[in-house]
Amino acid sequence: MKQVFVKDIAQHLGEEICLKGWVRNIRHSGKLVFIILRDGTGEIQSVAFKPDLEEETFERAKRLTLESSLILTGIAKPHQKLENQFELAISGVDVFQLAEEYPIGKKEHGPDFLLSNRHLWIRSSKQWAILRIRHTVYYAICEYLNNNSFFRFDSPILTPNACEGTTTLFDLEYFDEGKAYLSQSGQLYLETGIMSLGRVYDFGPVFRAERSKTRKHLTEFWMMDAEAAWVEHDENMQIQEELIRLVIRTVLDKCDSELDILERDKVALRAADAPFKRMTHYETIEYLRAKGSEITHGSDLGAQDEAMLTEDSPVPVFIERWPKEIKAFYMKRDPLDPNLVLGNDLIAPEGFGEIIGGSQREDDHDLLLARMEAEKMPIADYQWFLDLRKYGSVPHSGFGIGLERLVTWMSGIHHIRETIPFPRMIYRIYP
RNA sequence: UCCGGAAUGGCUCAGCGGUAGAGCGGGUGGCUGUUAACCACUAAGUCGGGGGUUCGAAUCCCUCUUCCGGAGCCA
Repeated sequence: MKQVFVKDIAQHLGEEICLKGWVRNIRHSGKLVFIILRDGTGEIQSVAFKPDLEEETFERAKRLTLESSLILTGIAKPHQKLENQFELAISGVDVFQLAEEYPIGKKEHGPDFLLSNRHLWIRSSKQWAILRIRHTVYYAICEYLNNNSFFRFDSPILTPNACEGTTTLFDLEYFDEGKAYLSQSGQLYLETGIMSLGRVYDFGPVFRAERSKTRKHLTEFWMMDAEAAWVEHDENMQIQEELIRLVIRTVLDKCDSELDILERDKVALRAADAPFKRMTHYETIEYLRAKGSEITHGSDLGAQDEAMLTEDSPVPVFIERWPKEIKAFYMKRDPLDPNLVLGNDLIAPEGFGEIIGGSQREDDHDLLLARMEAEKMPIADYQWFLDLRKYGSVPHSGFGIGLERLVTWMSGIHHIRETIPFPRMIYRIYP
């Protein structure tokens, strides 16, 4: 008999069908057994009623354990008690494997235990919902880019040097060539791609060896970098805004039940799909100081400042025109003020913090070289990057989105570690 | 790296100086509609390691280990 997915059950009412999956939960009540079957696409209650079944079939249903894998046959029906839900009246139970005692119980567990059992934890409904949202966010980002003339251009993961030179990198021995590093960003390589393809993006894992211990950091995470020729600062932010707003709409549209499982405030999420706020770094500091922050001009925002900035704003906030000292060397100087650069951060509302970092890039060879020398960078290692400013330099801009940060915000969850199948953190590499 | 906090049955926790407890999970039995089902019975613990104080330590002190939360860095 042909397998039907739980998500398609409504099209098979009254038919005898076959469902293949796992036992999420089981309850008995004398002559009745309720099996909650999960098949990846959804869950459905399946009912075994003793008088309708052979003794052996009923006993097999009764002896099932949590997470046993099985094939159930039966008639698809409307749920007897709940509206708009369905159930399966079981006629056959074919057990593929009777699972041993399942480590993850029905009551709550601590994060350490769950992370040590991450390979099993991903089966639980909240984790299922988050992983489906991750999938949807990923495709919404790619959809926007593909529809706006960006071409995928994969940056290398093994690199000979530190891209931005700021954060600590993981290193390894690369044959006879000395040390190689795991990329912390594909951005510099991406800048080469625009001279060939015009607009490009990459989407892959990046690595930061910082000993960060917060709910917003992973040592391995997925980043999408986009880069576009002939795009300047304002248009760069416009692209970021359009992209994020498409992600919000897509998640609301495609992941309604997942958001319900996570008890996500959908009203707040919907409210973020409106024109974003734009503030200069200077205005941001003034605003935060007026609200009581101790922050001073010229400094970067702390976690508390980020939360304070958006507590009265339903939409994300761009912070633009930053002091050059606290931003990367490749950012273009602000023509209005040589002490500033045309960089922007995007801060998500509801306290979720920074999700994007972007900037217009310095396109003048001599200014870029001077800046690199001032930061004592090894110029020879970056000759290829400087070459881009010698052979047909153009104004260009780009930005990077942390996929897990965005998924954390969309899902409305507390900790970034639940947004990736296997989180890598300072004290965790297993499983 | 710095500042806090925690470690007690398989899991989540209570107990905080005087004979180790509960809920869940496990086992056995009961129940025709259950929704982390329920009811009864049952097994299960060198109270993270080491040292100290005390007549007596899971409980107080020191130390180590592991983990959690936060800061800095950033996506």
